[in-house]
Amino acid sequence: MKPQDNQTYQRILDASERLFAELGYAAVSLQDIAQAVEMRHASLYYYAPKGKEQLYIAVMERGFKRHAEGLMSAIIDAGSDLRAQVHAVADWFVSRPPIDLGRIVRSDLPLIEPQQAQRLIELSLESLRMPIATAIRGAVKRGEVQVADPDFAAMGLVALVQSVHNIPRGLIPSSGGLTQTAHAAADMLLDGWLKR
Amino acid sequence: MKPQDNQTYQRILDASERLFAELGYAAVSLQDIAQAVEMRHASLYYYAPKGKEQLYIAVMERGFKRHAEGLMSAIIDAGSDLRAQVHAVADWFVSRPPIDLGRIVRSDLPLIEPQQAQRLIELSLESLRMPIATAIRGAVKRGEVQVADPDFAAMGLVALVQSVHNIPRGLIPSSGGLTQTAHAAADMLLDGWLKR
DNA sequence: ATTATCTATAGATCTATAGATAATGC
DNA sequence: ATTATCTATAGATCTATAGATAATGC
Repeated sequence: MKPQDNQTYQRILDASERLFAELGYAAVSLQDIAQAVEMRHASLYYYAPKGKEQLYIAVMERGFKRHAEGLMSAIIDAGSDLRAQVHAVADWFVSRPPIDLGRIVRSDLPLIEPQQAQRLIELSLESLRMPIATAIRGAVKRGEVQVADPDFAAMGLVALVQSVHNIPRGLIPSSGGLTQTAHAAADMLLDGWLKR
Repeated sequence: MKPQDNQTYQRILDASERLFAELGYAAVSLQDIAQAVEMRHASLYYYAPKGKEQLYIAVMERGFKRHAEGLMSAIIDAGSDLRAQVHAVADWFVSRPPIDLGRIVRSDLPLIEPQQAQRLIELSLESLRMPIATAIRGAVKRGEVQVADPDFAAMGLVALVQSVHNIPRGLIPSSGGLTQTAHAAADMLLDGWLKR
């Protein structure tokens, strides 16, 4: 059995995921990860012989795949109304740590092997953009909305909804909190600023 | 005369700005900065005795202030139509390196002194949000748009417009390029997805 | 005398590897 | 015999400081 099937490996990935998400690739050391799982950092090489980069790639892959599944089932469960669907998308993104696409693309990925970076970019599009773009295309077909480029619109929604994670704690209305705020962001994109 | 008034100091700040913006605080070493300005890294301490953190703070301050000025004058020059104003905002943000608020807030700032971090957060709101929110409030007053929370909407616009920087090179339509794409993002927020 | 740079170096920390050791499975 | 950990350590790199040196200004 490969060490990567092990339960300890999942714990390592969990800790790495949390740290990488919070601090970015460069700021996380193997010592940090080892400390989080109460190991010596050298032992991490047993699970990831190629070191930090291998852990980062594994974490991102697992994370993106989770997002793909989570988004798809959230959208399906939301029914066939686009507003309900984008609210479900908003709920999904506030329920988990933000994925900071800007930092990933411009800070983290330049530090790893270019070929792997490219693969992760593609995976991110497939995982985040595709499920949402599909929902938008459905609504366009139903005549519910008018969206020139559903792929582009999908990434816009992701950016907008996740931007609520950047709001300083104190400025989030205590009533409803992050969820309501994220819904408001999604609604803003659906309805637009212009008077109707 | 303080060394910080010097012209060399500005070159150091320019290089630091570029590197910090691209890679984030943690990934940039004083050696990188020194190399960029063709100096020994030890000489940087002459200009910034407190080292990397001091440079980062100086860079961010200068950057935010530039954004405040740039945004305000771009908005004024755009006239009194909100669409023209948000296009001007979009132009401003594509014309310069993205500021990655997510990375700044969650990756960079946790690594510096909390008090300084807090100050930079406030400066960012004042510099980025305020000019745009003011424009939105103007349009609301004129009856042009219907926006519940202009502060919130302003940060949404910033996030949405800047998200075009995350689009992989290949996926940006060559006609018009980034500018047209950013305008499309801004229009999406103005008009909304719903049919009119 | 001041200003702006440099060399040299201490001390910390990081990645990565080698090889020892203990527990478990056959 | 395999699996999962550990200790020890090499080698790189990073921040920061001390003190030398050269150029410039009085």
